[in-house]
Amino acid sequence: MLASRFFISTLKEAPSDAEVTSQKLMMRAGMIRKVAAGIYTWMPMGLRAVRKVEAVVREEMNRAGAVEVLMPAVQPAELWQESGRWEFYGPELLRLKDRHERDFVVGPTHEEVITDVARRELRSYRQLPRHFYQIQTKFRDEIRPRFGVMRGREFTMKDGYSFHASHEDLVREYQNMYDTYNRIFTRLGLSYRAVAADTGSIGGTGSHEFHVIADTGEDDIAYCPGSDYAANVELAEAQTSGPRAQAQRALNKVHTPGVKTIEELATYLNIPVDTTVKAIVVRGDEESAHAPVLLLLRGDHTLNEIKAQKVDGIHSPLTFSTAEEIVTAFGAHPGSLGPVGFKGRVIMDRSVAVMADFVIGANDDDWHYVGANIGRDFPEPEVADLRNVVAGDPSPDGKGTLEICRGIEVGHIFQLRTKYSEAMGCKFLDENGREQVMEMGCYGIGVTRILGAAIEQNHDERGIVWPRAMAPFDLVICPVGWGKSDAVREAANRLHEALIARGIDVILDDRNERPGVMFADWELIGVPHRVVIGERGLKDGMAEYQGRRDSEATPVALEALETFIADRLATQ
RNA sequence: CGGGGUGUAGCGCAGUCCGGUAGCGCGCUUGCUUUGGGAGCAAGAUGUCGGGGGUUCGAAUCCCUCCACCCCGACCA
Repeated sequence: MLASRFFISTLKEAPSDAEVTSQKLMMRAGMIRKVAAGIYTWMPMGLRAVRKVEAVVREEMNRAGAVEVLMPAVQPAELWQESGRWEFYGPELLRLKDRHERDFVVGPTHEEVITDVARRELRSYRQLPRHFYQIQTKFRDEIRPRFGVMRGREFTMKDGYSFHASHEDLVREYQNMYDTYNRIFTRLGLSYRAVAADTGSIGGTGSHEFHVIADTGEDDIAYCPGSDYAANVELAEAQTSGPRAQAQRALNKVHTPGVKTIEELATYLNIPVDTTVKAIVVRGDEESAHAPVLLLLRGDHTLNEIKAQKVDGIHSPLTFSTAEEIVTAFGAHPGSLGPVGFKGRVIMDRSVAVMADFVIGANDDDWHYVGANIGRDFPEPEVADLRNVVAGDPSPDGKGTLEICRGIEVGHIFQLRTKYSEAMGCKFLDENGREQVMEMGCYGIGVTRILGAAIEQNHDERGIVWPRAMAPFDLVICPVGWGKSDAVREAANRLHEALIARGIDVILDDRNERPGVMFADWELIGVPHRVVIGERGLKDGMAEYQGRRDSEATPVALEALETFIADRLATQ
């Protein structure tokens, strides 16, 4: 490839609306251009990187026995009404009408379409198992798109769906995909972690997420350095056990004027935050007519909304009671609430269950109780795991303590079981001629998100440092003095053609730019290998090689250059 | 959805308070020089000042309104 025929459009300064490093660098490197919030054009340089990721994904999916299909981006509403998600999916689902006023959606995911395909095509156990996948554009109307291609509204996803005659076979394929995903992310050169995950809105049981480890990630991951335990904080079980501490103090009501938050309370009373209990009021479900439910957490802990909404009788999605509902039920405002005297349902976190002599709101504005004790001062509440784990908590596998890090979710695998096949009548005849509902799995990879995540993980002050597997080019040849030196031009052309013949993805920078401009551009773009050919070295029959992470160039004899490069590319 | 902010040349920004007919850096064009880390000199081109309405002799600037984008919040007892 000649740079003069390709398209290079770098910027010295990033547009002011770019927030995170990967977005700034992709903009500056001319890989993406923003069209609207969360919607981008992939420029030639960026598209090459996308295609490289797709190639790895496609190769590994094919190797794992999945077959590629391509489903429509625009889907009829009927399918979504059939699965029930027309109502449930919410405003993230982009809905539109055609000229006949018929409803359609722009697909955020494709369970409905593939299940429709499967129920028409797969009728016998002899046709199972089957795994279809596609690499396709999705649209999710995010509340707040941000971080460039990491949380765009339109994005490219690999989504695969498998169909099985039995749950055992689904579990086998799930493991197959677990292994395949590990191969894919390893080949892409990412530092990642597979974590146990919540099944979220897609539903089903059994799920792992694959996270690229990066501080700019939007998810918290709890992991145990002493074992292979890792889970999304949404899911990680918080363990607190042991006997309850002995009650020593009497219940005492103290005046706490103007104190609203736990921090203010701890400061005002000059006590540690973890000797207080915070009270959170959420709505009950329809059956209880949304009666307020009081949740109790230790003062330094935070509520895990996903855990809370899984508790029977609590409204899902989790909804906090309004100020009016709270005043009616407790006779006090938020900031002074507690279980003493409250007649409704109370659920305490496991860590509260072992506390004694704590501080809690008195259901009287500007008053708290100190020396409060469970059972003595209010009835023994239900116990549940309600909080987010924190660093230092015991690992659920009993092999040490947990650490927390941030991750970017780039892959997610689910055992859907029969959620969609049941709703949409996706059935087959088993060997006894009996009709059975298919077991389903689904497996997603955020192709375009991977690029952002890879840059978050691999960059320096000069720009992107692509892992080789997704670099837009393997190697760039920078000729110094292209316009004035026949010898340079000749040597550069010769090398260019030789490397093409070896199947190396090489670009020759024939723009006749000054060396500084070329170096700055290619370091920004992040091409992993560079060869410089100039008259200075040519006199002695030498060229220079420099890897993107190298601090200095290595002189290489011209005649040895080809094999030197081939070696480098083979090892890095 | 609530709160805050920003919108001026391709990109980054000044000018807005205090109204007088638009500027800087980078980029772009042309010429000459230069050529191993984002060149120098000279000459140039490029603006519905986000849109609409209003006030005024006169609006980027003041008022109203709409739009776009960004940030914060949506953990809260």
